[in-house]
Formats: sequence, structure tokens, C-alpha cells
Amino acid sequence: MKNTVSRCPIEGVMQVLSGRWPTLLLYYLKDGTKRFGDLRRDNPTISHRMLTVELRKLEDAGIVRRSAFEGYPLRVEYDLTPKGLELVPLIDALGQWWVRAAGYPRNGIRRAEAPAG
Amino acid sequence: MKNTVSRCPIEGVMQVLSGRWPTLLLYYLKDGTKRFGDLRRDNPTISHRMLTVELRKLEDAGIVRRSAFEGYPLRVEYDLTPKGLELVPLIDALGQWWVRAAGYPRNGIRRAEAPAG
DNA sequence: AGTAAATTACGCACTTTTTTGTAACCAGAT
DNA sequence: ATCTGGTTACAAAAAAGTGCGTAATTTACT
Repeated sequence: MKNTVSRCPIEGVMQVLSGRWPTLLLYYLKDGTKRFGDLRRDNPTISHRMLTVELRKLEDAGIVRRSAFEGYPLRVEYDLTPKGLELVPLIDALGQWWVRAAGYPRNGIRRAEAPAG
Repeated sequence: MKNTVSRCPIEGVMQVLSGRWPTLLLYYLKDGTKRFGDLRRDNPTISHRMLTVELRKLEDAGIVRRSAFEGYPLRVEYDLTPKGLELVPLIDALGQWWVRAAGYPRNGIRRAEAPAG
């Protein structure tokens, strides 16, 4: 998943959305503005390092907006940009496809017997 | 991205679609049936091993159908299952979002100044 | 009054885990 | 020997986790 020039738009999107966290963060951010700690509580298994890294990646992709406020204790808020909001229904569609297709019959055709012609 | 029980459907989909190859293979397979060697030529940078690994993953997910025919040299064909076909427009939508959103204005709000209240 | 501890959102260095690539080997008919 | 579609073992690379340090203010306690 290294940085490669992508001829195909699919490569570009997947560079950003691939992995366990990006879509999951989108999922939580679509409810509205969240703080760093909120997102950690939403998903307790993400490490603080990964959360910063992934948020930064989404920010760089123009999907998430980061707003830091002066003062202590620190306060930083994250929310979706218009671009990010457009992405949400597309991700949702994938989720729906996943649950819908879960009941599909297994493709039983393995090692089909047929003339090699 | 290891095997975790996914409460959220998003996690499930991304487990299969994450990475550089899955969506790309979908992209090539949507044109119709392809053989192993075809797919390697379509994407010369994928290693022999990764192609088998990724194809097997997609097959296990019920997205790709694998048909092996008797005889030598070997002949194995890959195509999309109905489930896989349903996925294609969703992936395409992501690609379109990517190119459409590429021209969006950068989110310039960084380190916003505001009362910490 | 003085001090210790908690808070919040990280950055950095280091270790572990996971993923991907390489190369060699296999089958068996032409 | 070559062709095709694989498998396996090993090595390299990338991704993810761990733990420590930082900052200024509040709270908790003595």
C-alpha cells in the first residue's frame, strides 16, 4: 500500500480508505463533531498513535477537518468536511452490500470438471 | 487488519477490500472472465504469490468464482459472482467521488484560534 | 500555603506483528 | 524445455502497538 502514482481512481481512494480505521472513524464522525478522546472511547482498541496517524491522513485527504483551540487542557475537535460527508453514503452502501450479501449461497463451483478445449 | 469479530458491517467489508489489490482485481474482472495470466498482464506489478493469495481471499468472500479445467497446460478462469457484480457499481462510485472531490478546496482551517471555554 | 496528581492531545523512539516480495519447486502433456 | 497455475519457506518491508515526555491549568490533599 505504498505511495504509488495511481492511473486508476480506485487506487487513489483505497490508498486513503484501506485499513481497519479510516472507514470506522468516518462512521463515528458522521454523528457530528468529536474530540480526540471521544474517538478513543468510541473505539477503545485503537492506539493513540494510530488515531493521530489516521486522523492526519484523513485530514490530508480533505475528508476530515481538525480544529485546535488554545488553552489547557488541550482541546481539539474533528468533523467531516463536505467532501467527507459525500463519502459517508458510499461507505454505508458497502456496509449494506456486506450484510445483504452475507446470506448469498456460497459459490460451490470449485475445481470444475470440463474439457480443456 | 487481522481477523477480528466485527460488530460493524464496515469492518467486515474493509477486511476484504482493504489493500492495493482487491478493488483493482474487481476492476479488471468486471470486463468478464479472465485467466490467471491475464490478470498478471493486466497488472504487471503484482507478484505471482499475491495474485493467488488475493484471488483466494476474494473467492472465499464469495466475490470471485474460480473454475479450474482439466488438462495441461493448466487452465483456470476467474469471474465475478452475482455478489461480486453487485459490488462493482459501489466501487465505481468511490472512484467517481475521488475524481470529483479532487478539485475541492483544501480545508484551510488549521490550529483555529478560539477561546478555550 | 505547598505539593502532588490528573487532565488532553499529541510527538518520538522502540518493539512487535502483519503483510508483501523472492526464489525455488511441483505437475504432466507438448 | 516449456507452458500454466500454483505451493512453500524464507527475507524484507510496512503497519501497528507500547511507553515515555510535554504543556498549563485545575483539583485533591496535607
